[in-house]
Amino acid sequence: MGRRTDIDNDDDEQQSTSSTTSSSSTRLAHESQTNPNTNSDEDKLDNDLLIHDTVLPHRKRIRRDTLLSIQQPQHPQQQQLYVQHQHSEPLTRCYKLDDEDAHNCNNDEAHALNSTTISHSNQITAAANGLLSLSNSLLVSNDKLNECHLNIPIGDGTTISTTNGDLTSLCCVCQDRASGRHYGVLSCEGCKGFFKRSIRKQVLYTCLSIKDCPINKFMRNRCQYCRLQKCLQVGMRVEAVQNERRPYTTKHDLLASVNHDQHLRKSNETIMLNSASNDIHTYLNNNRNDTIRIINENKTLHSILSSSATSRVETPTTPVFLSPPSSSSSSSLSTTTTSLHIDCNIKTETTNNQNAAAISRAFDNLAKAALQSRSNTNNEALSLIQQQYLLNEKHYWRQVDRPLITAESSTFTITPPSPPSNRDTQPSNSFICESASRILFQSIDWIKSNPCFQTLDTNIQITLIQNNWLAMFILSLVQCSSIVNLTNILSTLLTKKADNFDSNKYHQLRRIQSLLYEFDRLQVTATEYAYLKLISIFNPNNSVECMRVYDQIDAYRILSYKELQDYLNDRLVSTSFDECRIGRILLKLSSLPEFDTNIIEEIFFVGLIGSVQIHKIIPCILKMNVVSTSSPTIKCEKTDQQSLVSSSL
Amino acid sequence: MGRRTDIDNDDDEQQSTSSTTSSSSTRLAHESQTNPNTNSDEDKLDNDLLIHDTVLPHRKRIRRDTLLSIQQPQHPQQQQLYVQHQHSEPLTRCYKLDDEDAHNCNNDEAHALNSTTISHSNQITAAANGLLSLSNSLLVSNDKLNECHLNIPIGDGTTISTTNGDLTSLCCVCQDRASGRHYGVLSCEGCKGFFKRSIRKQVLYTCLSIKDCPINKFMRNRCQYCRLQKCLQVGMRVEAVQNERRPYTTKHDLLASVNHDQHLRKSNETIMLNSASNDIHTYLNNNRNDTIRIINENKTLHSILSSSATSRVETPTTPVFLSPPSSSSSSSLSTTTTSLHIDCNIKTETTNNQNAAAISRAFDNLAKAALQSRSNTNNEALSLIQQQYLLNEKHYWRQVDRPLITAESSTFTITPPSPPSNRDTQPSNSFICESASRILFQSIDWIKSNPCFQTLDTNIQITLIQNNWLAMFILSLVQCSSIVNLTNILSTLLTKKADNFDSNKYHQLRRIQSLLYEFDRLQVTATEYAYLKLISIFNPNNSVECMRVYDQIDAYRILSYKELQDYLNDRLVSTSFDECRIGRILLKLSSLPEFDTNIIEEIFFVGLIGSVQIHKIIPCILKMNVVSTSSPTIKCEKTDQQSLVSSSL
DNA sequence: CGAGGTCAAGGGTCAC
DNA sequence: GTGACCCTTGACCTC
Ligand SMILES: [Zn+2]
Ligand SMILES: [Zn+2]
Ligand SMILES: [Zn+2]
Ligand SMILES: [Zn+2]
Repeated sequence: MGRRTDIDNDDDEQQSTSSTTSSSSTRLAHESQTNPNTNSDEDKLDNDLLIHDTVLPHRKRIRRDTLLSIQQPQHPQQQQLYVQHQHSEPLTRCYKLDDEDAHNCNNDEAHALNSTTISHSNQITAAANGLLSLSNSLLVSNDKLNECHLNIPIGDGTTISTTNGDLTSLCCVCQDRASGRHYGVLSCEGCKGFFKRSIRKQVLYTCLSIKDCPINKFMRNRCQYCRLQKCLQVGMRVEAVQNERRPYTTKHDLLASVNHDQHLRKSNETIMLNSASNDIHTYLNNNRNDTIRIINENKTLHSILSSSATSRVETPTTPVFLSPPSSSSSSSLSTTTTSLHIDCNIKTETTNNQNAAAISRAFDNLAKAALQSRSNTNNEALSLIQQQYLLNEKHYWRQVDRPLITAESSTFTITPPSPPSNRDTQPSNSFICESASRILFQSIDWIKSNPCFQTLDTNIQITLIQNNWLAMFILSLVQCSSIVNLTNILSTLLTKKADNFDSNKYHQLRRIQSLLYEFDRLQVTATEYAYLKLISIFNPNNSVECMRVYDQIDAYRILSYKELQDYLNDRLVSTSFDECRIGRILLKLSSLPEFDTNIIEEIFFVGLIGSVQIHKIIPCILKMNVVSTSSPTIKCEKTDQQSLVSSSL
Repeated sequence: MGRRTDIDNDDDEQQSTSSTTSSSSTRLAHESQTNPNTNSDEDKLDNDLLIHDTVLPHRKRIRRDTLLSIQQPQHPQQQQLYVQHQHSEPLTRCYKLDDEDAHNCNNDEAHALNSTTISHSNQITAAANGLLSLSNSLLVSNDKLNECHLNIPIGDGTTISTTNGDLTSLCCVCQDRASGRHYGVLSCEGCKGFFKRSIRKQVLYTCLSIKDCPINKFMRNRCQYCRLQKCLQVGMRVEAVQNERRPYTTKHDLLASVNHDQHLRKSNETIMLNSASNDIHTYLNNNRNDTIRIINENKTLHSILSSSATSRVETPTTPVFLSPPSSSSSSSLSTTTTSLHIDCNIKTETTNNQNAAAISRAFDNLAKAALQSRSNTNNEALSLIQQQYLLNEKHYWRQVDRPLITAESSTFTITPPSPPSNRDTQPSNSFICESASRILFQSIDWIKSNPCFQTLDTNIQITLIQNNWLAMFILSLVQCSSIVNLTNILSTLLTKKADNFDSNKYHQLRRIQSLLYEFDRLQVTATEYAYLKLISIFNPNNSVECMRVYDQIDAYRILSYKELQDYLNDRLVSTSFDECRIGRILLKLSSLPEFDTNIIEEIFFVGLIGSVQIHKIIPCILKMNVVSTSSPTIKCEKTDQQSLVSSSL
């Protein structure tokens, strides 16, 4: 209840914690005149000064030296000093702002300066400019006010006192009356709630203008994008937003508990769906550009914007994620998206030379911008660019069911071909090819049935598998080494190859051998294999088609990594407290690109499906019916698939 | 302002009278030394569950590592015990229920058993089985540890118990750091407050799920019902919650009313005690029955424990990490203690904090780990192999100076060739080649001067560079992108290549562009680049020559990884608490093998050193004099080297 | 040490 | 979706 007094007196009665009613009134009284709790308050102050100085933001910068330096004999002055100190922020003390009129501005200023300090004064949007100039002017006036203090007794103005007490604090985002510090920033209830909702739901906003919409008490709701941007600019901390206080639900189920909840969730989902399927790239690019723009100076900003605008005009096939179609509203979204899709399809079919050039230019611009932003931030605080990046990532994370790998989906096995491999007999060539094919098909089926993978468009799925099937296949091969007796296979192949020595084949086989040894030694579990495969498949590089969903795929990749990390953290006991295991395992991945598609195809697949390039049959495989990954009938189905594929080629 | 003024007045009076109370002066002094540089960021960590304990500098409680290191010299035996407790807390609990040393473990166990007993989830069996098998696997060590306890007289019981209470204890409800015993159970401040509020207000909570919500540090606020259930399960005593007291009075007005107050409070308490045990609603009573049974009836507890003890004896599996005995320890300790001691040394030899945190985290999640260990029942075998592997690795780690990367060695820069790259002019071909060459030579010089790298034989060094120079070069190239204006170079090259379209070259350049963008976006630091280069170079694969030192190179690679991990852990604040950063960065490495040596050579090196394969000139470069990596004369030396090389070929 | 209390800053709700 | 309003949490403190 005491807390309430800080904000609004009328709030006090709401407290169900009740305590003694006398206490509330007592406290109210003490607030207004001379508190009976003076002692405890003093103590609190002391403690704040000393220990959790850092925890209580609004008092945090009261340091001993500061106190000493500003201690003055005059009482009114001290009063001022106290107020100032209590409310002023880090930078304030440097200026010795003893002004109560300005102390809220001090707060604002402090935040503005803080954030600009972090990003090195370069995040100068129009709004930030306003803040800065405001604070600059306040700096000047602070001195004057300070003088005024000496001359003018402060207690006179009622405005001042009210202002000072609680009401002067203005929201750093919209200049509305602040209700306290929220997420690290003095802010109003509205901005607090808005920020929380934005972060929680990971909704991606779009600015209908040019991302410099003014944010104030009256216009703050005109543009969510710019409002969120402002929130981040003034330093609201994403990580301060906690989880929903609701039982964990794997995804969007179980919300039936509350009707209201369901309603909320439903609308949320539709929003997410919209943004997810239509608008992401657009937003992302806006966002990215925007971030850069914020961090860079105006000059850079203009050049970047103009250059990207130019390139957009020049090349209508510019990858979507770089084109800033800021005019997209919910109604115009569909059109944009449609054209984008068409664009994509065309891209796939025709030569991508032009597109590629555009992409290069895009990267060029991006890198240029990022570079400059980096050189501008000489300290290592990544702040805004990183935060936005992480935000985007989390948005994508929200779209998928967690965990990516469950107990069932982690299992991976095949039924070996009929002549069960024997440790003593040399496997026949057909056995090898048959096994390899089953492993490959099973792998593709496995990834195909992964819910996260399924969130991607079909053509993206195809592209991802086409580009990364080899890594997944190698992983599955090693994983199934005991089933197919891979050791035996490898030595057989190696002796065979040794006859007509093919250096390339030899090295590829040796690499597999080496991998097998390493994975065996690490005793990689099924879950780890599963995550490794996910990471391998969610490779955003190497394909023009994937560019427009680059960030999404990258987010999935990192999410797979993160879940693997969590999984390993939970299994520390089982891994002899090997903190480096994730590194060990991950670094094995880096040798997977060393495998050569053609050679592996020749070694493992020529015998069965002929000299057909695997990536060409990927679409066929994907179009087939999904078969249960754990079904014992996989074998037959696989065989069917294989014959199907073989016949279709 | 009015009330603030009053407060300020009081406060200032106290301050200006130079701290009438001794406590304030003490605090001031304390603050000045304890809190020299807290910043606003850290304050927020407070609320951040993840970082919470480790980062906060201002907490009063002494951390376990601190105390541990302090105690180490004075009480070696205690330290042993303590370490043992720290590392095997949940295992020990089964035995020393009445042991003061183990009282926290006791609670842990109670909690674990209770939850398995009471939870209606179908996971019960799995959980129980997992726990049981886990404890079975660790049984032998438990016995031995138990003996240790019995054998070693603990004269300084208070110290130990204190130590245990403050250091090793986890909240029995949520596994957060406990602040002491509250309502009869070792618990954290949060659970303490929650229990108190719940009992006081006698509110009825409802579970929105099925009353089996997991309660841990991160999810404890998701379901109040389940949290209270857990509190009662672990034995928090409802009757220990007293009635509300009146707010603390000030020092000034208390004298007159002290006696009266105390009298009142006393009577209130007795009344409330009675009502507390009577008034609790049905739910609480039901649960309290459970609680009482489990906590108070020693018979039940003992039977549970003895049953688990029996099964323990049946399984002789010795966990590996406790097995390696050695002869180096104080003779007064039992053998078991000795081996334990050694084990602990191994575990904590590198970074105490890291390992301690990881280990406690591991034990935090013990139950979860056991749950998730699914089909991996052969974890003991894994431990054996792993342990040997890790031991071997650590052997290599000891041979090198740590850290691998220092502040100086992390710096990497080149002097760009004479026509300083301009952002507007196209770089000439010679400029490009010259820049690339300098970057390559500088990189080789850099790795050559790395102490860890130097521990390898020269021919191994040569082989490593020959096999992995490309990755290192690409990394350096991206790192120096701003110096040589790589963006410009790439766009120039891309336009040039576009004329006579070479798909391969094009894709390689595109990959570089993409990498540049990604690294810039990640704002990779010099230190991170340095470690990435080390990891790239210490690649044990791909060469027969390296096979005989495979493990050593692999150990170096993992060591580089580990130090990078540590580095990033220290920089969590600067990376927006991005826990996945190591993954992000590491996964970039996996695209480096995609670069083709021949193409990169053709793009970047043909112009200057002709069509000579880089790996052939590596030995020449390595044989040259080591030049200072940060010398401004590098350019000349490089040029010399280059001409030397060119002429020698 | 373990009861108590405090209150900034999290959370959620629900008219609008 | 917004935000005024209220409840809850938990680190820090006193007794
Ligand atoms: Zn606001
Ligand atoms: Zn806007
Ligand atoms: Zn707790
Ligand atoms: Zn629940």
